Amino acid sequence: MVSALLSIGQISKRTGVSISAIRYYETEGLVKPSRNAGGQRRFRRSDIRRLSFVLIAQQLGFSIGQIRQQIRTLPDERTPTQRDWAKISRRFRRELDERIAGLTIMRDRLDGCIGCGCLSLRNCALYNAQDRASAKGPGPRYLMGDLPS
Amino acid sequence: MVSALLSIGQISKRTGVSISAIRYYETEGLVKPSRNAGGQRRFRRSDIRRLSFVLIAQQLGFSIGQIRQQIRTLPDERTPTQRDWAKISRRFRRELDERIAGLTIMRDRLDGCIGCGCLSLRNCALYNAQDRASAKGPGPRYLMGDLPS
DNA sequence: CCTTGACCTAAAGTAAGGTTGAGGTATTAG
DNA sequence: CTAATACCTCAACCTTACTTTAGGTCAAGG
Repeated sequence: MVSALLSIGQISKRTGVSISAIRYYETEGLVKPSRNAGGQRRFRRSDIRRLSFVLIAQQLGFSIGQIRQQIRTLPDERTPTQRDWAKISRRFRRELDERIAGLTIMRDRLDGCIGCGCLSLRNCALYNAQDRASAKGPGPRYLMGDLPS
Repeated sequence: MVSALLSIGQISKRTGVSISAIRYYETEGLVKPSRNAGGQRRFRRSDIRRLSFVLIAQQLGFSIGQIRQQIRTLPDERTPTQRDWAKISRRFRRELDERIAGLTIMRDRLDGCIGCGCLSLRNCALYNAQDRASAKGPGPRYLMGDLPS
């Protein structure tokens, strides 16, 4: 019988996410299925979208933690609307834009390096890439400080 | 005294790569320092460039294995020339180009999705993203087959 | 009623890319 | 010469994102 709620097996088949991964996502707070009398998970249809979102976000390179941040902005009780998802899509778009811009900068710098073959010398522009790529954390700050004699 | 060869501590300071990471990279075949009489590692100056290369490649998202593939093309005995590095830079440039192109496709698809808010519906273009993003492996192929009623 | 298949939990295992710690040796400054 | 660093190896541990295994329960068909 086809009920309004889905078992874990059914939602796994519909989303392509493995059963074990879905259980893991629950521990990570990415989905919050209810339980039936026997303790089995029951998913809403809107969870299909949630899980597809997780899949897409991962392909875009987001970590579980980052995805959780985004998903938290969804309403917990009512089924998310298109507007709810659209807001998230826009955030993603901005992220992608930044990522593309970053890679483009990298590529252009690399172009400058092809001629000189420097890649590791103190005057190579790629050295500064760290400023952009890993803004947080200490990282190798002293890369530039030491002149090879 | 400043010799032609560098200790692990010296090369760590010059490259910003931690000592433990350098040792790890040796086990992974990314650097091959010689040893002095007492068994301590001695690095050539050109290893500074090698390690910087590893750092840069990782920022570009390459795995240790992929980096090893690239580094293998360097001469083992003579110090790599600018031409040797330039060849690698060009391969990187191609990779970056592909990566940028892929993300741009993603972004354009996402644009199409913002309007409809679909993101997980069977007609969402992002579903096909998997074709490009994970060409290898089975993956969730049946994502599209099942119409939510 | 009984079997089969789907489901449950908790714990351990996996791979990548390292870091940390213990116990011991080398090198170098004074 | 001696103490303080720096270095050595090996093994264990860490994080992320899961999968696998073991041992047991639930649900549906015949």
